Amino acid sequence: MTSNKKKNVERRKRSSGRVQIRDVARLAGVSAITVSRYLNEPEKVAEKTCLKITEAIDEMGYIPNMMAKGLSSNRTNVVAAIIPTITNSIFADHISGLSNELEENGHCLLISESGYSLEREADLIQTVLAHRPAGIVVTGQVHTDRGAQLLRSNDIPVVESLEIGADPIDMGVGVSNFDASFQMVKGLVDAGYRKIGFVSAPIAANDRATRRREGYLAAMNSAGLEITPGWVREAKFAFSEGARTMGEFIEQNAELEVIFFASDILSIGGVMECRRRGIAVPEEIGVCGFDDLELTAMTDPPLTTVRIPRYEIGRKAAAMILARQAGENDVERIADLEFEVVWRNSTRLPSES
Amino acid sequence: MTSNKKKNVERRKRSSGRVQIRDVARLAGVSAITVSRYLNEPEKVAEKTCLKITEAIDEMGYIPNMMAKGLSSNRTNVVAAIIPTITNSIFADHISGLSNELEENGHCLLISESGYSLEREADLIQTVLAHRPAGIVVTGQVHTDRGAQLLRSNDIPVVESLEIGADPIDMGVGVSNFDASFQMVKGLVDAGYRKIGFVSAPIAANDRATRRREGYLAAMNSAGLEITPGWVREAKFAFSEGARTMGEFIEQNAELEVIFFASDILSIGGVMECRRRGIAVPEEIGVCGFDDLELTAMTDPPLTTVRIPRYEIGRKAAAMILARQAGENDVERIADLEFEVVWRNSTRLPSES
DNA sequence: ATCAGAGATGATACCGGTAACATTTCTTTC
DNA sequence: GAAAGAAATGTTACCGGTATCATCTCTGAT
Repeated sequence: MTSNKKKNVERRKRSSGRVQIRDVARLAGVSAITVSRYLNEPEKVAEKTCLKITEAIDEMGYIPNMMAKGLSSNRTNVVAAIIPTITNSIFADHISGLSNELEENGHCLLISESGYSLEREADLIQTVLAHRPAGIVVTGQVHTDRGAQLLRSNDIPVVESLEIGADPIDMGVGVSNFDASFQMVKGLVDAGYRKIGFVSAPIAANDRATRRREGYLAAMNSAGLEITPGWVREAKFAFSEGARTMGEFIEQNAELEVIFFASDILSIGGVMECRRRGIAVPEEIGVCGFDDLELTAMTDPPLTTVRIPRYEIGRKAAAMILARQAGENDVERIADLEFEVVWRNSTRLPSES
Repeated sequence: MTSNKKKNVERRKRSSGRVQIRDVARLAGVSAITVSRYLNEPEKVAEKTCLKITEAIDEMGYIPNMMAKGLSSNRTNVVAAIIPTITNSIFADHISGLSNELEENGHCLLISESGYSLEREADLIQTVLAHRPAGIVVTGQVHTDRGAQLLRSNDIPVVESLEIGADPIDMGVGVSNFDASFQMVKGLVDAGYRKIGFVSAPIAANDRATRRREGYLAAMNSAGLEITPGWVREAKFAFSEGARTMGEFIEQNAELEVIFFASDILSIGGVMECRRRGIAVPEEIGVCGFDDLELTAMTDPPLTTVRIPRYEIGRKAAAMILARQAGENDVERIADLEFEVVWRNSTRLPSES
């Protein structure tokens, strides 16, 4: 009576219960490996067989399991990116470029935010390595020893993006923030400015900001201009902080002729503060920025700034990783992209000599 | 002479060459499964053994292989999010919330951009399912049939975020964009406005924008106000488009008393255009927005807008998925978060009756 | 000393694919 | 029509972990 029920009690399966390649193969009347070939190298499968497999896949709604695929083939279609914060539109654009290039090539993007902490960055690198990504994109060229070690020792393509320097861990894409900043300041000097203030995001753990400050200092120096203490400041990444700093300059009567905010988040806050206080830009004080956010063209007056190809940097970073994964050996290791100083009406223009 | 070289020719290994759990186990003098236990349920491993394993892991620099882990355990620590674009700060904030909550719980975030295309969204859902994520976060409640089908049929936690509606596929977090928009318009009416224009992002494939327009229409209707053709418009997501639309309203002399831009990307462009044309806000025309971007507090005048807890929506979405994965059965399925209409000086204030 | 039961550890098979090599079938050539 | 090579397909083992169940060790009660 009770005993025949036992027959139904089978060992619980470990299987996920999903449609597998074997199920598709059975339905199509071929072996699993042939389905695998159809998916990865369809040109090696006879046309007739392809048709049967296509049908079987459609009918069963088969979705391959990337974990099994990755494990057995030892390659994945995941690229990891570690950025300070997605909230800053610089990085958002950068990620967008990455994401689009990857998607077009059937890859996925794994994102983590380090919050401008290099310690956290190193932790994230380790976490991300567990997924054996096809490549890792990190921001800038400054890392903790441990982070750099992890990036170096795992034989995975690595791109350091946004800031180009001499000696990348593996590959690099970006611009020279030093040069860009230098050119901006040089232009200001050409325009007749002598007392030039500088505000950037916090330098700590941010080599882009560091290089921009160095570019400013070098340009001032090469123009033979002295820098008075108090001309160089830092402000957190927020419109309100740019505004606050502008307010400080004004209240402390620093006698500056122009303020170079090394980030448009700050410069936009800066011009807005001037407007609020009724200070004419550029007549009473000039303002310029860095990044060429869309908004800089819309402020009153529109802002002089430096255009960085953020989106293209992302695309290029992805392209480099894809090329490496595809086994191309002569992949360029450094892509130094063009920047452009965009002169608008928040400053006087440099003389076109 | 040549023959003894042959001895070195061994069968090529399929192994990745990386440190494996077995290597760690050997060094620690235990079995692989014990190391696995140490990593996943350390309380079940004797303290003495833990020490040996910790050492071995450190010494060898072992990094687990999530693909093998995922394959054998049938669970992953990856959550996928599909958003229209990371470039819009609404979604960036949302992603940031997701990312932070996930990271704090040892999970990773896989991101894709659909570019506001539901077809693409469905493709991305399919792609992402191949990774067998612990959960999927999608934007809004509108999907193609295929997309919805994929989300429904794979027994994976799904959160539809940002817009809360009646009947989510699985779970939902967000606000009622209808209500938020309704309240905004109701406030404008209270403030004495009668001729209220409305500009939103394109309605197609965007249920948030759709609900906001419906909220506007309903509020106008319930206040007994007529809407003249030409008062309701669409503009692409860009500051410049908000500015352009504002310009059109002005040039076409639409006699509107206030314009409600259902996105701050647009409203900011709108006020800036007014300033450029020397039109006083709010004296000559009122402007208000939606989203409460940081910048809205900084424009001149600062903008009236609706604050949406974007970051918290992201955190909550992640938390719901984590709770489900942890096997909590009484997870709430709908989280309807609070919004707030923020009155600033770009409009008259509603009478506090 | 014996035994029960908890606690700690281990052996083995399996997750769902693919690499490597083997085999079969189809062409081509003479 | 047979041989040779190319094209198509199949067999088997393996990727690096964990589920399952088995075994061993230790403690405390009898």
